[in-house]
Amino acid sequence: MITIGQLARYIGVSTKTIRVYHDKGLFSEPDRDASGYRRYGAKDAIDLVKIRTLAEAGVPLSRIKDLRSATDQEFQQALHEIDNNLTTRIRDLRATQGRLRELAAGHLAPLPTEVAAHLQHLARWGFTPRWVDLQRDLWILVFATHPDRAINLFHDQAETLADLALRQLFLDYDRAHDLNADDPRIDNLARRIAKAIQDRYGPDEPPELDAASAIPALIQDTVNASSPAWQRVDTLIRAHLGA
Amino acid sequence: MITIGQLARYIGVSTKTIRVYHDKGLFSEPDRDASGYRRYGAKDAIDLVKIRTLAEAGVPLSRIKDLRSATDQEFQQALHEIDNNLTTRIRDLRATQGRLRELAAGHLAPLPTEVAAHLQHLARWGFTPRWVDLQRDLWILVFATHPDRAINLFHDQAETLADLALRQLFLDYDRAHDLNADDPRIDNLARRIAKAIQDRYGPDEPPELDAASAIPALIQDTVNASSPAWQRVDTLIRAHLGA
DNA sequence: ACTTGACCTTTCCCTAGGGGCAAGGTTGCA
DNA sequence: TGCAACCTTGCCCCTAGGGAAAGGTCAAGT
Repeated sequence: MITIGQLARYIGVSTKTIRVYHDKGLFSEPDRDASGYRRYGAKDAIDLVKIRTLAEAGVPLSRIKDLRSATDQEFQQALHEIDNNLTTRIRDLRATQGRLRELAAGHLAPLPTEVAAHLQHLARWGFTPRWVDLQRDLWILVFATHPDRAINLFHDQAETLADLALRQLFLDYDRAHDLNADDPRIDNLARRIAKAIQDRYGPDEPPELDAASAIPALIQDTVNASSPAWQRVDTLIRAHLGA
Repeated sequence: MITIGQLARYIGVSTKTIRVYHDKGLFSEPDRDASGYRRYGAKDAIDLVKIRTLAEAGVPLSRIKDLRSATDQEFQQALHEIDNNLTTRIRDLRATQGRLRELAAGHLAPLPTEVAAHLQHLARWGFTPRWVDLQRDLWILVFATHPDRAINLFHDQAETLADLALRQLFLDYDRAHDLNADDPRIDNLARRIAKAIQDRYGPDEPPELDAASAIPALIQDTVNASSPAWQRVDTLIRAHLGA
């Protein structure tokens, strides 16, 4: 009959672990020898291997305890469930590993992949990093606040930018960032943008989030804050549309 | 700027989790609005996605905190290490899944596979389940107490049983279990076994564990306890060998 | 016979990563 | 104006053990 330390080394756990299993009642206490030491037999070793197998599979100790007194039927069904559980855990870990590698490559984004791809298109089309960053922030906030409608809104925007002429308009908007606020090209730009909006959406409102939502305004404020020229463009567009 | 609840839903964590990350200093507190609510921006969402990716990979929160102030060099190396870690975790989980399935099939044993195979041979050779169970217990104890020498001892035993005549001797031992202790066949059996032992190992000691180890005696005691006939066989063998 | 080191015993506190509740303040919508 | 759904901090609870304290025991060497 072996001691707790021998059993622990043999099975590959700590003595502490074995004592915890005794305390929690999922591994029955063996008889003690004359000096009060626990003495284990072969049956205990077999039991412990089973318990460890379940514990390593992530089964809570309390559940392992319950399983000890389950019928064979229940036990088999539980094993099946645990097996499935393990399969999804492995799949999740692999997904995490994939994301970890994206993080290593610097590509990790909290956005749907199609949005991330779109942002890369922007860079290739000649938009400045400043613009691309602004767009990323915008979409993150929109997806966070309106998960249901964000994707439609995004598709509309992506469609707009697929059109060469309209894209040029946005490129001009991007480049206007560093103009003086009183540059005559700004009024010209605002006029062209207002016309394009009306051509696309008619006299109705352009698609928006809630009328109540403060997000679009907030985004626009953030945008405007970074350049007097952009602020001027915004003001002029509203004037053209509102009139 | 979004609230903690919106950020939590968007990233897929609980608000509690976010607060814990703030408390542990791995996710910096954002500014508060007029009523004291935390208000998050797009950069925070990006940060949180990174933190979650690492946390889901099993990186301790304290390490994630340290990584925030690491150089790019260190960061990349850490990611590599975490990636390897994840790979072994996935491999371990698959091994656990394998053992789980053996458990489901009832084949789980805390013994090397060759020993498990040997035990199955025993059953096919006509040994009773009682004998096979006893052998399993014996080997479990031997492997637990003497991991280094057990395998040699086992090979010696397996070799012995591969010999048809010797195997028959053990089969007779097995069947003697239910004889009366004074059955004349018992002395005959003991004499034949003693002779076989001397033929195999000469006048020297048969291979054993430590002279100090109580295991062989303990096993033998357990064996003897289950049948007066077996106890008699043991006594007679000792007499024949000791003389 | 004595010491030494490696065991064993129990009890207690500590950890990570949150969950859940309480008691209170805020916001949005009808 | 009221109600539901937020938010705030603070507190205790959980799992699966780790580690240390304080003491008893065993085997080996001297």
